[in-house]
Amino acid sequence: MDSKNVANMSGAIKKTKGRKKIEIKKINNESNLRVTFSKRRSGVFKKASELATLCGVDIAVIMFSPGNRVFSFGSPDVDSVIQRYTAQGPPPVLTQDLNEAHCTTDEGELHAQLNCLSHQIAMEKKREKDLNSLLKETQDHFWWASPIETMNKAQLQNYKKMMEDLKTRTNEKRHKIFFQNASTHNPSTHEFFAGGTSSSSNVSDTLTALPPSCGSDD
Amino acid sequence: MDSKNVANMSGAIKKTKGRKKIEIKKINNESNLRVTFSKRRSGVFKKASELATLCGVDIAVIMFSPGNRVFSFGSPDVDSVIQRYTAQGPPPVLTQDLNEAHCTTDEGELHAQLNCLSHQIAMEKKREKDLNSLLKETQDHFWWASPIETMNKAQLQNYKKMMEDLKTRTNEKRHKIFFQNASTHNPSTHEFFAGGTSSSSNVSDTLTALPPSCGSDD
DNA sequence: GAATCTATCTTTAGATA
DNA sequence: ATATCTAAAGATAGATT
Repeated sequence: MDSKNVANMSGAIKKTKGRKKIEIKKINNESNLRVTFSKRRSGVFKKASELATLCGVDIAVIMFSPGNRVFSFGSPDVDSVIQRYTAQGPPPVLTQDLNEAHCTTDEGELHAQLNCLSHQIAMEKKREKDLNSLLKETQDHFWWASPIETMNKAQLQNYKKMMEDLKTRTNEKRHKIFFQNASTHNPSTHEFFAGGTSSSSNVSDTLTALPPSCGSDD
Repeated sequence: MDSKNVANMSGAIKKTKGRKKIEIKKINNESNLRVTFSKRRSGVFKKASELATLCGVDIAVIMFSPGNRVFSFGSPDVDSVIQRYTAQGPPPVLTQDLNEAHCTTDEGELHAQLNCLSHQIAMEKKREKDLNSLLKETQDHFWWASPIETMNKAQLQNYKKMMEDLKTRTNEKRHKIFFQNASTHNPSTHEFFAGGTSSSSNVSDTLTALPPSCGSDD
């Protein structure tokens, strides 16, 4: 009654089912892309959810669809994970051994290192952004009261300078690490440096793709 | 010379390989948990990376290990995705048809709806937090100048009230939607409402786990 | 164009080195 | 613990409805 052992009543035997070996390249066919995005999006969210439950960890996944809609998953919720991420670590600027990081030629390890840098940069950027908006608000409401303005501007410029310096050193390090890594893993596996669209912070606008994994489990 | 058709030289035939059907529950065995976290973490990052490449979308994954270390993946980078997420949409508070969302009894659809709400709430919380700290700074530096203080406090209280109201309505709606959904999907599959640790915003501290997917593709 | 099916590919739990 | 192996479970590309 119900379909199951189908053999296409119409005569022709069609056995063209099953998936084709996929290659991880940008899908060009628009409708295929839509379908794939939808399917894989659920896949990622499910995996994230399972990880959260199995290991009792907090996790957030945020993505923007081709149509530029936002999709996200968070356990316990996206916002709290972002806040934890953003608040991570003490304010004082990074003083890490950028020149002595031990390159174990292991992907995970490298990603950890790279991401630690990325994370610290993110913190700096956010902090500067916060300072900026605070300053603007302050100026807005208290323009008539204002010797402080100058001082804050000086602070901001200081920050900016530190960021530029940091960016330079980070890029050098990234280059070095990635180069060393290049010979030890299959390039066709998955591209972590797919970067593009940099955000336009007025501080580090040439700092683009910085990729995965931070820290190492204890 | 190389192993392949092994049959355990020592006599006993051991064929205990392959995986067991997993159930998505918190792993108690510490070392198993570690291994699983590590394996699945890579899995999630890989899936995210593939999705980013295949569909050309921006995506960020942030998680905290059992040992409380942060791991993340971002394309093009975590920070820019977070910024986009945080900046999403116009400030004016949500005026959606919370009472008319069409419940297709489909998981994905429900998650999308739920997460839209979650997202909007997150934005509100962030905005209020920003206002709070700005106010604090302002008061700090301009305590001597201050008729504005009162006004801002009033605004904040207004926000707070709106948030409380929103929270109530959202919880009701969530309950309703989830209840309708409960009869149509296997409960043992994966728990999206694994919530706990709410972030301690002074506004909505009983709003805990709000889960996956926001918006719908265009 | 979304839901379902299924053959095939991919991930991974458990074992083992 | 770290790495590899294996078989079974799970994800999914393409077809079909």
